[in-house]
Amino acid sequence: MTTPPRFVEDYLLALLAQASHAASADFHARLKARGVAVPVWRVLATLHGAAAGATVGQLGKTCLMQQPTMSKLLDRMAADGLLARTRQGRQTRIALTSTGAALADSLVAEARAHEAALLARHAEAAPALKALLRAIISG
Amino acid sequence: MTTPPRFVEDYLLALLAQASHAASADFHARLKARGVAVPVWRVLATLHGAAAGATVGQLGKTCLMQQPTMSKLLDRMAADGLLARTRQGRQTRIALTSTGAALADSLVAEARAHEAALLARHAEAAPALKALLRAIISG
DNA sequence: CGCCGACACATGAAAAGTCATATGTTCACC
DNA sequence: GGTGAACATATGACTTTTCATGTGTCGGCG
Repeated sequence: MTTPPRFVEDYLLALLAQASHAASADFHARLKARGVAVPVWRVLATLHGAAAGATVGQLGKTCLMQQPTMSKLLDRMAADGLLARTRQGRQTRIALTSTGAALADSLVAEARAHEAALLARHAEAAPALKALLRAIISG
Repeated sequence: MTTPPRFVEDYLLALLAQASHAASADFHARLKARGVAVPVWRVLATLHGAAAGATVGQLGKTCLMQQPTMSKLLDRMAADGLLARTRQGRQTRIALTSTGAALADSLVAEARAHEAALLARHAEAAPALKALLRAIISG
């Protein structure tokens, strides 16, 4: 008799979380090797190529962090010289410094290479997967 | 002219993380309404229907938490009467108390209902999606 | 104009997570 | 059987996140 499938092994939200975690694991290891924390990387990636910068709120949403967490992360990144704040009315615009932009460029290149390798291992299904993930994200 | 696609908007790892986050959002809200933190839920879900319990290490892996984090989470859950530890040689076996099992049952039922609704919205693609996620998880 | 509610962000105290390491256990090998 | 390496978990110092709330700004409306 086969063991009945345990709930957690077929639960969609668990599969999503585990897939996300597993897929990111080795890239995250490379980040750590370079001394870059995951939240820092997310901000850099989000700001990469965003000429006009972004607001704290926008960064929070796309990086999946709460607003106070983001504020404090930005404190540290500013202290490290990666970005600068500019108050604009009631919102704060965040822009990378040249140091931050250089780091972002370098990491984005590495991420792209890593992604390409991952996609190659699921070549047929990849476009459909991305589309499906987008659908889920859109609700 | 269309804006060039920003890196982060087409990056697979970001899509996975965002999809996972978005898909979980309203269930997590229900957990919060019941006063249950997400890591607590994950442990309950993992232990649900695991007659023999699990070890700290196993829980850490399936719940995507590091071992010291798990140890301390288990401290709190034990203090709340949700589970009990039993040292077995060099490992510690974790089993739900009846209180914990009742809570787990209730939450798992709610999670199944929530998942069913989500799957219904992506009926055709769901099996393929799960298969793909499993492939990613397996590396 | 002046006021009030909504908004965007910052901050302080408390909780949770992380990193390094300590403790206790098993296993292989001599 | 004793010793040392690998394992499984626990714990302590420190960092990050969270929750609640504070501060400053815009918007509409009397």
